[in-house]
Amino acid sequence: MPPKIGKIRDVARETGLSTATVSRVMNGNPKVNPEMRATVLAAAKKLNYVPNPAARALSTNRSKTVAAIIPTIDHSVYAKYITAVEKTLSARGYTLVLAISNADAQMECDAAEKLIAMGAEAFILTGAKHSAALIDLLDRCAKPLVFTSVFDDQSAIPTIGYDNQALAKAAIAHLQEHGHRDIAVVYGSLAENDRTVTRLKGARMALGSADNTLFFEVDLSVEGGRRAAMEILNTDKRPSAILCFSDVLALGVMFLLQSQGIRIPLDISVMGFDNLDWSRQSYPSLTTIDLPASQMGAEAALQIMRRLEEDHPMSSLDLPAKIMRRGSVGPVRHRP
Amino acid sequence: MPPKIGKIRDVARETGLSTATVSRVMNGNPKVNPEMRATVLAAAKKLNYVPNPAARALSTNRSKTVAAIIPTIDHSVYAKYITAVEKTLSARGYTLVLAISNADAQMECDAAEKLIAMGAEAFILTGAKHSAALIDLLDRCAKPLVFTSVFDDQSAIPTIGYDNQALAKAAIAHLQEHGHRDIAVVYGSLAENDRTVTRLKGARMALGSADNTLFFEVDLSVEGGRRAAMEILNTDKRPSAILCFSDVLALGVMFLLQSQGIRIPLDISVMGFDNLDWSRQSYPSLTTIDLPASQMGAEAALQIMRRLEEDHPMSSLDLPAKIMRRGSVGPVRHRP
DNA sequence: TTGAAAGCGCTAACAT
DNA sequence: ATGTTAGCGCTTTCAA
Repeated sequence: MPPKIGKIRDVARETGLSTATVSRVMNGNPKVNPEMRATVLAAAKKLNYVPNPAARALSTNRSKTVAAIIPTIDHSVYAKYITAVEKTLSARGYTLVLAISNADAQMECDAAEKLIAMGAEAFILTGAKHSAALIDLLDRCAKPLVFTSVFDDQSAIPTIGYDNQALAKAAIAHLQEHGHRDIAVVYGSLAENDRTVTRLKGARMALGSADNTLFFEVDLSVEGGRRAAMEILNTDKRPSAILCFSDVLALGVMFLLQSQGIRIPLDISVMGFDNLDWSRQSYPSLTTIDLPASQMGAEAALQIMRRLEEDHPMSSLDLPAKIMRRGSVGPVRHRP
Repeated sequence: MPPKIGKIRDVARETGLSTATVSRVMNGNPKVNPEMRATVLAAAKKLNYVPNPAARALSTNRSKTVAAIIPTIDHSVYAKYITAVEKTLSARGYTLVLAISNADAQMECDAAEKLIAMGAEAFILTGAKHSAALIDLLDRCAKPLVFTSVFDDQSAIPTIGYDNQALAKAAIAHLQEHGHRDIAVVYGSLAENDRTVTRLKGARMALGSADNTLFFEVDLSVEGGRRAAMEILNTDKRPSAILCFSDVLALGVMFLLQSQGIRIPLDISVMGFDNLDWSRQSYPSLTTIDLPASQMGAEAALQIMRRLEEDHPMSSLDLPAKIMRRGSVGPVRHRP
């Protein structure tokens, strides 16, 4: 039995009104007689009428669909931010279509092409580094575009996020305040992630010419963190603090240190980046940087919608992040 | 400057062919002369032509869009499975639209309504327990539907997942093999999650009438795990093993035990469920149950597409999960 | 305030 | 193998 889905004409016939009026009602046009409106709504209910989105999109040339491309979903930071994007969009009748690029520029570009072909009206990309081909494509198609997870005044494309360089500096400063001079910095693949590059730059600036800093580039995973920590323990001059550019890495570092009986922060301090759900509950609780993921997602969605609806220009936004001072960073202990 | 996006007619005019032929080429219809095909493709490239998805959807009455509703994305299990769904769908030209229900039946139903209005052709829902209104709605609209994360022979709706009850039994059996008789079971909200209910039932069956089992219902979070572990430590007769129905909970349990100087598995064994990325790397490495999340997502997507395209009937699928024997479960230690 | 009617861009008979 | 053409369901001038 076909579910008998009503069309606009059925509603028009049922109410004795024209399809134009029905359309007006369905679109909340203020200049329809309230009585007619009620009649139409009743008939719509009765006939199980829901406007066909394809027909509407074809007619208006608007799909109310926005695309977001993220490197991976396997990462609570992205998950949080995407959740916020979805919530904000759907509250206003928009749909989010998601693509996952695996941090690969080519895949990202292919995904964008598909998303355009699927009718996406605007794009939210993660980070500020993308293939010229992609930017060019979006530009030629006149698709509004925002970058998230970064804030960059200079960027021609609006950036909604945080200042990764400043945050990394602040993180180093936080460790230095605790007396740490021998610091190891652990991060995921630089090639895949421009935020990491920017953070590294910030850390280098804050460290000045101190060449007793160790840098470890590993897989962005708990396993990567473990590996880095293993290497760190094998160096001659063991650092007194480890700064990780992701809580995920910090978790791996902590696991390994614990497995070796090394006390945190007594023997080594550990600091993360992201403030994932569990980082407050870890043992010891992880000192980290809280990123405004939800706010970022909501803002990006909001700006895109305003851009789409009122042609409101988008603008970069520097959202506040802050150091969560917790138990994994302590004063340096002077060894005899 | 408007980016001058070509229509099918422009391509037809440019090539001197009809729109029908252009359409055929764009849809890979085999019966077009290869030369014509090449000509059309070239013109399409030149004129920047991409078929308008709304027009196509209107014409074919197919949106090539499938909807998935998940409780939350903040959880690697769902993330993994959704990633697989997205990958599988997009490989065949389908789009995934995602909604997040926060494990709330009402929100889930509202989301589904919106997704229908947006043109979703089929639905993937998590778990087997959903509001009658939702099932009814999807039924009336004749939207193909699959449940994932569960396998249930008896279900009228196809289920693609694993046998939660059997897995929980296996988990208890695994602990019993190590001599554990006093076991605590920790899980998230029963009201929000039917998989948890099923697992609990399995555990109860495996435990038989042993009434020395402790049950703890907490928030499904690391913090929840911590809380449960705190309570467990405060009971008179401390269990020798803790089974958590999620690795997330197990992580919280481990954090708390460690903070109290309790050795795992020497003093207490801990077992999880899910096999998240980090659980192998934890200290000690977490014994858990590996769920076939990716395979599940891919299968669900595949079945839906076959159903949509060839009207192939969908069928339930019991995917293999297995116990990952690692370091957090050890033999019971007999106390004097 | 309401109605009539012309498309929006594409697909799919049907005809050739 | 290719062309003609009638819609798909809705929005939106333009008239009334």
